[in-house]
Amino acid sequence: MADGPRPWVLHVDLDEFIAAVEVLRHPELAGRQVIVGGRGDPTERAVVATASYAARELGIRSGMPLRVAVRKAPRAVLLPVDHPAYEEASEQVMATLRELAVVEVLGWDEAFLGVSTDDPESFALRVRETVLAATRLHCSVGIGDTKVRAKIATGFGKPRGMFRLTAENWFPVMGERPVIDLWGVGPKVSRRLEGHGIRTVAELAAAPREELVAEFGPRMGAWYADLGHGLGPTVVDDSPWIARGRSRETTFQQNLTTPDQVREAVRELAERVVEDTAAEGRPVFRVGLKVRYAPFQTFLRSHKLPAPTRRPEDVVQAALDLVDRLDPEREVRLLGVRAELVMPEEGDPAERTPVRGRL
DNA sequence: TCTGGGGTCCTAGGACCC
DNA sequence: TCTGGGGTCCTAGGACCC
Repeated sequence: MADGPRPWVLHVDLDEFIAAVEVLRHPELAGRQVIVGGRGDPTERAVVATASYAARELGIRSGMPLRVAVRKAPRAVLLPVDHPAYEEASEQVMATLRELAVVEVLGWDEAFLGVSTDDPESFALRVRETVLAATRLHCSVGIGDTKVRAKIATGFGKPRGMFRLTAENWFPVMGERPVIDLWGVGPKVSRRLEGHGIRTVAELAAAPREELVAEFGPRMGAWYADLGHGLGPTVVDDSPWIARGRSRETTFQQNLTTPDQVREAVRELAERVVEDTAAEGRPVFRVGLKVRYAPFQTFLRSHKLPAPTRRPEDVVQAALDLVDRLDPEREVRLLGVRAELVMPEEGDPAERTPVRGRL
């Protein structure tokens, strides 16, 4: 048989990306505890964006409140988030990867690569060396026969390594692990699965598909059933990503207490969304308002516009209309305004381009 | 300890129509 | 008078990811 080289999915993930970019411009920080988050002020409401491995040894994790992180790591260097710097580094990385393979960008610091080769480990090594040479950044590579397996494999390769996860070793490696280790299973779904006696990946794989569909609906149920086996999409798609919507949100250092404060804040956010979206020239067809009341309860309200609009004042007005649906008695700690943009929906929705953040 | 800001997609259920 | 079964559109809300 004249089989060609086998197709593989590689998942590339930069090691401690944000912290690593900061160390590149501040070489004296190499090896030190570095925490990046917010405006770099531990007294403000903000969370950790990334911590260096040295800081992670003390238990610092992404998403942890800054003031907690600083308490745990009093000697850590605290830096403000600098989005443009990370975007620039990210583009360099992605451009480097595109010279090697088909690239589907998943986020600032990770991407799928589609390659055909008889020796994926050698290819992965070359990816790591090429990225390091071009950007001075280290990465880890997961090798898989599906996207899910490649993505999960990366975790076993970190840092500065690689791991292969395929149909052959899926159950030996993953079978006894809790379902929450799967990409796309979080705390809520994990708890619901437990209600069906499903705790491990092997148990999920053995569960009747109809039971999962009955619990989670036709799409999610089928998705989880496949997930237990490490099955899922295999095609790496390099078509450019088109945002479905844009949003701007802010957490207030002091909660808002009056309706006027809320209206003013919503107006400001709506104007920012419009401003940042105007250049794209796409009409807005739906406007949403996200509110987090104190202490910590989030609500979303949204409505469809009578007609898609490109007029900034329509978007601002639509956002202000939503304010009337909020509870005036409660203190507001976060507000967000989202503009959803008309998408070119072509053909069968099931055939649509996968988007980043989801398989 | 007290939880950012940017996204995506899915499901349930009400309203309305035939 | 009380009522089916199916479809579409819309909103609310949930969940997850980086």
